[in-house]
Amino acid sequence: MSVKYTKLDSSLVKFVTLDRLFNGVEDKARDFVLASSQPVSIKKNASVFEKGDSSSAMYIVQSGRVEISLISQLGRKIVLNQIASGQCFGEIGMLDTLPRTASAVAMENTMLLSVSRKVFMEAVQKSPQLAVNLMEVLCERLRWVSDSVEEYALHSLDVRLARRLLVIQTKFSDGQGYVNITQNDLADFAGATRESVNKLLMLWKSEALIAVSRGKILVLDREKLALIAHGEAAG
Amino acid sequence: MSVKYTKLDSSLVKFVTLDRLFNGVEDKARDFVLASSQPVSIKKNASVFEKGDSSSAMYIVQSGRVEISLISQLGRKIVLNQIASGQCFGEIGMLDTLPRTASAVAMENTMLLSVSRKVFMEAVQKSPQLAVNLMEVLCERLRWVSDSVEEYALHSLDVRLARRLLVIQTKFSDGQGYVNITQNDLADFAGATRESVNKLLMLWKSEALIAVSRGKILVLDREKLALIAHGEAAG
DNA sequence: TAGGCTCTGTGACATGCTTCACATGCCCTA
DNA sequence: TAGGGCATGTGAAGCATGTCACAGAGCCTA
Repeated sequence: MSVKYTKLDSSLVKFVTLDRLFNGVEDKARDFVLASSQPVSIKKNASVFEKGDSSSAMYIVQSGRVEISLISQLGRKIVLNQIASGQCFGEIGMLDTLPRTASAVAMENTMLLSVSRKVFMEAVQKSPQLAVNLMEVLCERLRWVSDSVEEYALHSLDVRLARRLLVIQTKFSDGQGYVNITQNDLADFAGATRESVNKLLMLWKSEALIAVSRGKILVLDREKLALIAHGEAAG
Repeated sequence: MSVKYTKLDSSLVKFVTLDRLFNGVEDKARDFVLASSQPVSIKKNASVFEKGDSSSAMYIVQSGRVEISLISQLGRKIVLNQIASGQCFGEIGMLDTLPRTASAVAMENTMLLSVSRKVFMEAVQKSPQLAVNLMEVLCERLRWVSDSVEEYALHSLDVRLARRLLVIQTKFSDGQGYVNITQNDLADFAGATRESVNKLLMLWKSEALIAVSRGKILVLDREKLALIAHGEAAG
C-alpha cells in the first residue's frame, strides 16, 4: 500500500529481458503484452507491495533488485528470495487474485514492468505457450520454496548459511567475487539472528573459507562451503 | 522406483473428480485427457515416486490418500502435504521434467489416474483454459508451501501443531470429527519429534482443547486451537 | 574533527526442542 | 490367552539458537 508509482517513457520497455516468458510465443501476443504493460520506478527501500495487499498484477524487473520477504508479528523478518534483473515476481497474486503471500521491497533503485491479470489472460488466449512458460516459472518457484522448507525443517543454520552464501555470490557478486551484504541482511536471508550468523562467519573466516569486511563477504573456498551446504560437514 | 503399477478397467475413470482442472475446458480436450490417461492402483504404504526420481507424469487421486514428504540423510521425515481424493499431485515434475522434489507414498489403498506430460501438453493446445486451471493449482500449492516456510522459520511448535490439527480435521476427519493419525505421523507432519508432540497434546488435553486415544485425535475446541495457530496464545 | 550513526565482534545466560531411556498400555494373532 | 510389537506417556540431560548487554570500529556529515 506504500507504493509510489512513477510513469516512465515507455521506450524503456525495450530493455526488458523477457526471453524466458516469451520463448516460443507468437509475436502478436508478445507485442500485445509489452504494449499494454506499464513501466514503474521504485526507489531504494520502497515497497512494491506488502503481504496481505490485494493483487492483480505481476512485475518484471528491468533493472535493480527486489527482496521478497515475510515478517512475523514480533518483527522478525525472513527473506524468501531476491529477484534479479530479467526475472519476474508477483505471479501468484496476478493469477489467483488472492492477497499477496509475501512483501516485496526494492533493494536498489529499481525499474519494473507491471503486467496486469487482464492483459496476461488475453495474451494467453492469443498464445497458449505463454501459459506454459509461466507454468515453468511457477515450477521453478515451487522448487525453490520447497527447498526452503527442507532447509528450515531439516537443516541447521550452518547448512542454510552456506547455501545462502553460495547463492548470493552466484547471483549478485561484483567483478572480484565480493558480495555486498550486511550480516544483518544475511541473517534475515538465512533465517537466524545477526549474532548467530556472525559467530559462524568468524569460524569460517578462521578456516579461510571466506573473507569478511564491513558490508561485504568474499567466498574463498566454494568447495568446502558446498560440503557444508550439503550437510556433509565434518568438525 | 519402487512403484508397482496395476492396470485397471478404464471404466473407473468416470469416478474421477476433476471439476477444478477441467472447469471451463472444452469437452474435446477433457475427453482426450481422460481417454489417454491410465488408471493406477497403489497399495497402502507403497511408494508412487521418490524424491530425485525422473518424472514425466502427474497423478489425480480417485480414492485413498497420498502423503507428500521429504526425508533427510539422517532419516528424519517431514510431511509437506496430504493429498485427498479429487486432488492432484506431481504436477511440477510433469511440467518441467526435472527430478521429483519430494516423495509420494499411499497412506491407504489408493486409486490414481496418471496423466503424462505429452498428453497434457497436447490438451493445452486444444484448450488453453486447461493451462490456466493448472496454474491455479500451482498457485495454491505455492501458497501452501510458502505458509510452511513461514511456519518453520518464524513459528514455534505449538503454532505448527495447532495448524496441522485444524487442517487434518477439516480435510480427513470421520463422521464424528475424529482424525485417524498416530502421534508419530502427526509429529512428522508438524516437523518435530513424537515426544515433543506428545507433551503438547497432553497439555492441550488437560485444557480440554482435544481428546486423545490410540491412533485418534478429536478436536474439541477449534476456536482456542485457532488462537494458538495464529500465534496469539496466552500462557 | 567531533559526534553520531550503522555495522561488527563477543560473552553470559535463557530456552525450546531433541535425544535417550524406560514404563505402560493396547491390539493382533499364534 | 499369552506374548510380541506398536503406540503412548514422561523425566533427565544435552545442544543449538535466541536474547541481552556491551564494546569497538568504520563511515558520514555538520
